[in-house]
Amino acid sequence: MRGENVPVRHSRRATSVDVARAARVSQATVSRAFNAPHRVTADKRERIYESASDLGYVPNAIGRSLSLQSSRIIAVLAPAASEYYQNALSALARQVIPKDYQLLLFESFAPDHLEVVLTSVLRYHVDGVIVASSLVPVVEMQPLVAQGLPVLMFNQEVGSGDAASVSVDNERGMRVLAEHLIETGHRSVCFVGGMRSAGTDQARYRGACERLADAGVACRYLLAGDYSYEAGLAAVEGLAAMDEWPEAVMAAGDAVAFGVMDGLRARGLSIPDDISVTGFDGLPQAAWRSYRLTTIEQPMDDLARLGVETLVDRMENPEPTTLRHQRLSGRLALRDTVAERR
Amino acid sequence: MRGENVPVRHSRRATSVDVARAARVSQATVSRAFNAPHRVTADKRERIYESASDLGYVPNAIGRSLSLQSSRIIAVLAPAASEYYQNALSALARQVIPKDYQLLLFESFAPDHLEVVLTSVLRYHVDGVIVASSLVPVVEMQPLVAQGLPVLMFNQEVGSGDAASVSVDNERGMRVLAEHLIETGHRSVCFVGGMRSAGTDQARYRGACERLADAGVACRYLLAGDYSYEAGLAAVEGLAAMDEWPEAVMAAGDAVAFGVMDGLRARGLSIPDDISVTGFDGLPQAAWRSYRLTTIEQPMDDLARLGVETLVDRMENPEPTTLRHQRLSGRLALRDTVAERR
DNA sequence: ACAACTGATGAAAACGTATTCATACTAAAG
DNA sequence: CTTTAGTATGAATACGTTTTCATCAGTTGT
Repeated sequence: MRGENVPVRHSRRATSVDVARAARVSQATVSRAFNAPHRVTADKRERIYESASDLGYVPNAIGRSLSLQSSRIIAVLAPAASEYYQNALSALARQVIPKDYQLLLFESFAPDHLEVVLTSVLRYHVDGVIVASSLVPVVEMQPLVAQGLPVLMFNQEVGSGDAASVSVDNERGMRVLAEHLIETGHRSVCFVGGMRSAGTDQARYRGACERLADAGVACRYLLAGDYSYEAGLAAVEGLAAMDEWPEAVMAAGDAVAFGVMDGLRARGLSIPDDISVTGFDGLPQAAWRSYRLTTIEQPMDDLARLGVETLVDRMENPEPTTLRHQRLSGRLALRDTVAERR
Repeated sequence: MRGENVPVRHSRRATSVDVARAARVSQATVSRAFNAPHRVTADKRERIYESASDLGYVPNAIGRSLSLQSSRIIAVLAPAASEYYQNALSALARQVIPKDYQLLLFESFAPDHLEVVLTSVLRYHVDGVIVASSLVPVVEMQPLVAQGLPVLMFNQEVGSGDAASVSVDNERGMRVLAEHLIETGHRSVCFVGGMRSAGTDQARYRGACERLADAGVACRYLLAGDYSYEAGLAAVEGLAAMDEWPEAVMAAGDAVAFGVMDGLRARGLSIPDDISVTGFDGLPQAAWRSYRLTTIEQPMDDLARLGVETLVDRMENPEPTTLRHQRLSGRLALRDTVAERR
């Protein structure tokens, strides 16, 4: 047990065999005492618990996983540097605790790194996978799905396919926002997208575009490059290069919106008097006094709860009962970045 | 293998035994082909790799962990809702990848929940633990340390004890900030703390207080309650209740500083003309145009790198070579929230 | 030609748990 | 008192891997 793979030798921890010896019962009985207490007589059970606590025995999840063919671990693929996904991760972590699962974190990755990550996921024999990244299309998960691994796409609207999904209704949310801009009398709008390839980006643009077109309002598309503050800030250059300022800019995400706002203000424009701005996501900062951004709030806790429920359902039941694809409505948070234009 | 603990039956995955059979070698040879290729003749090796890829074989990390007595998993205890710790988590995740470890996430917890978490950590037989939370004192980790588990306190200055630590030099950082306020002619300062119990809070207050006292500058202490934007915003009430506004407020953290700034501005005060504000941590938002906060930037990547190196060193070497307690200097980021007062 | 060494290989054991199967026992029913 | 049903228990096995140990073949040195 020593050689190529230099192993770590902690001071040996007590095992069920040690407890069994101390309590003068068989190892099987110790196992039962912890997993099915009613199947062990009270006196023995007491003896076992006492020995266990004397020895500081904690059941070994690795042995358990091997035997049970289930690790009670869920893999999360997330770009840990993104505001939005940090919040998602946090919400997911909270949802998973009461169900007694653990989250194994896989930092998101350049596309060429993805194969390595997937292999790593397979290696750990996780019970399920949550993909929380807009950059990983569902087809990339095929290797996992093919192995019978339940996969949940978080924040991606997947219409069909073998993976489950939860997301906010992006198109609808953006339509609501567009509606609001129309009602407040805006006649020209520029949509500032994050990344063209992201499915969410397309859905959000579509929502905005169609609703605005219905009302005869022009809607241009400007690409920021990613979903960051810096991208939003830089996008203002593109905005300035247009013939004239639009009456409103709809950012594809809150982070972008913050950048846009700061860029606009740096040029002396006042929000919302000179130009209106909307966001999407409902990041905590959207409520901060310096921004007070009108946006669509994603029901993060509901999404996380529903997502985890759906995934766990799929992991535990051969014939799952939850819907495969779920889409929740976001909430319009009316704040101070949209003005009345008539 | 079926009964009390309803197990999950994925379609069975290929094991080294399957590969062995297909390649007409023993299982031991398959293992060697993957872990010590030079110990297997080329022809057999080729046959094994081919069979493995045909069968979609991926070594099972759980079996491996059991045999090796090492899981290559590091537990991270972090309050996933905090800005700062989200960034820390992200940095840690990136550092851990090249070393081929995985992060198992434990959401931080009410103190009474802590025991459950620790048991859970023990259960998974992780190779090491990173405590990234200012609310968990090092003594609470004793149960883990006693089991011989390497523990790293991230962002806590632990002077001695059995756990290792990495952190920024809080006292020094705050002294630098105080120095800057003194040089720019500030004559009265209010320190807005996050939580009294946090060690970082005390160190930061001490740093500010002592340096200011040396220069004969008054320094009051106001408690915000936690390290959030909202707490900072609310703290402005307390500030307003004082006889007169201080010339500068030193917030214990950036998030608090943002709240303070917005609260001050809401009362019509101009920053830095009417009042200077400093932060601590160097969150991304500190660079945003709406704040441009003068603060101490924590060298997050260096901290994460050093932390992971230290921990891994302790996990892999019986006689570790790295220092147990490391303290890095933060960088003074001079931006626009401190004015010249003469 | 023979001993001594080297290298590749397979059988078997170990890691820690949960479960199956058989056995011994207790209690209820006749 | 005997039969039956049910319960508590231990021995043995399975989960998938790495490693030790023994064996066998091939090579070198004398």
